[in-house]
Amino acid sequence: MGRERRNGSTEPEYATMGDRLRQARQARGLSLRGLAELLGVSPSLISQVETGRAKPSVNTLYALANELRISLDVLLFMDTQPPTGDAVAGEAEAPIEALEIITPHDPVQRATTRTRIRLGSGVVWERLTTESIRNVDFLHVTYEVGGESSPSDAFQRHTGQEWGYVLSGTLTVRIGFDEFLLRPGDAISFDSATPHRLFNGGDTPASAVWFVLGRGNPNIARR
Amino acid sequence: MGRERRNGSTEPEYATMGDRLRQARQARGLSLRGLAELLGVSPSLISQVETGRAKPSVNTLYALANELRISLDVLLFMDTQPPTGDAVAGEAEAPIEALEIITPHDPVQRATTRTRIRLGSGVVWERLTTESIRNVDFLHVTYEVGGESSPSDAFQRHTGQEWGYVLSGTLTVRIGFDEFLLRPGDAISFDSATPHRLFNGGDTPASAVWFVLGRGNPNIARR
DNA sequence: GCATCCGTTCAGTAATGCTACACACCGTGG
DNA sequence: CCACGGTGTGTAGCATTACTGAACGGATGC
Repeated sequence: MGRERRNGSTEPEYATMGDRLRQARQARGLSLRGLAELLGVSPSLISQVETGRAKPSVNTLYALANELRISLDVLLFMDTQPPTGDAVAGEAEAPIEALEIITPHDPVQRATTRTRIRLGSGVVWERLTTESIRNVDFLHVTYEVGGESSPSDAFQRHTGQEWGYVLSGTLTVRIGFDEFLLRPGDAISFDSATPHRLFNGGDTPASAVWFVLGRGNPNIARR
Repeated sequence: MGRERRNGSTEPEYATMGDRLRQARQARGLSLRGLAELLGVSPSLISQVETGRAKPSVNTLYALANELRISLDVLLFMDTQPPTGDAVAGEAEAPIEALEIITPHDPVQRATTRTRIRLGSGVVWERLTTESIRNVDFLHVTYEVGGESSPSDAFQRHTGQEWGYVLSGTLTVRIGFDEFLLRPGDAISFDSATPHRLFNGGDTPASAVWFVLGRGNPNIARR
């Protein structure tokens, strides 16, 4: 007979797993029998799996995940329902919500092979990720002497938040009506919606690591 | 009887899967029988699974992955192409959603006044924000010689994503079954759900700037 | 010696993953 | 009208197998 009860939550929720499988299959435009043929199993099995009436073997589950390009982790471990697409428009000042963030396939960006762009006013951005990622800017920035993020008394203003860490030189950051002089090792974090401006008022180049999350258009509309 | 052959690689490599399971179990200091009791299965089953002689059911595989905190994707898909959905139905693969992020009132954290915690295994975290912020860890980390994020060959696994930039020294980062040696100026970014481990295998202290977004409990449940 | 821990092996069985087949439903068009 | 090709759904039953229990060989250490 069975053993003592297993502890904790040791059984995946086959019902929701089935829902996700069906969703993924339909998203690929596959019919139940079509997918069955691809995997070499019977259509009824897939129906039963998707409706939660049968638990698949590891082999078939693997084949399903492989064919539908769906992660086994999200398939089995995420026990809440999909985000239920609430159509409610967020209010203007809500910081950051509903960001889809993915990390690149190649995790390491070497110092020597960074993609670099020059911003024209003495500022150089170097991407610290191997790919360009939506919603995320992980950057190495260099401000030449006199370099500035925006002309003399114009300010940046956009969606998102940002965090910075000064590596070398000094960097002056103006946020709203406050001005800060950052030296190496100093860090800063602020909401990008408040007008800000960065410039190098020192006599040596300044470099920093910058992380911008959810950067969008200068409008404050958040999606 | 059997059907036509399944196409492609539709069967996980149970042998290497077993190796990884054993590795994960031993990293947790669990004996074969101890783990068996935790899951409510027989020791012999686990032995057979780890040696590749038996294929577990989805239930037991789920329980194993859950107990050992190991990702099913790295477990089954080895390092070929994890099925991390690329264009799957809307929600399936979005790692982080609906994070509420606020920035502290005092934007500047000076290098001299950082809040510091010592992690006990040769690792020091220094917060780069003036306040402790939900969902965001912006950190200066120091790995002393031999310092490591987790014991000998245990791995971290939690929700969220992280980005790192090495300031000085060398830092070895193991993500899944890949190992990277990061030198100053190198950067890395990865999904925290895949088991990872950081240590300083060099002979000088290593320091880095780290950004962790959406860190949560070690379960993969993402809300 | 005996006791306990470790992991391994193996035969036997209770459980179940899977299939085959039939069924209900919906369009299309001969 | 009925036939047809499509969809997904149930069910009976068999062949497969996941799992157990017990016995085994090896290290410990009391």
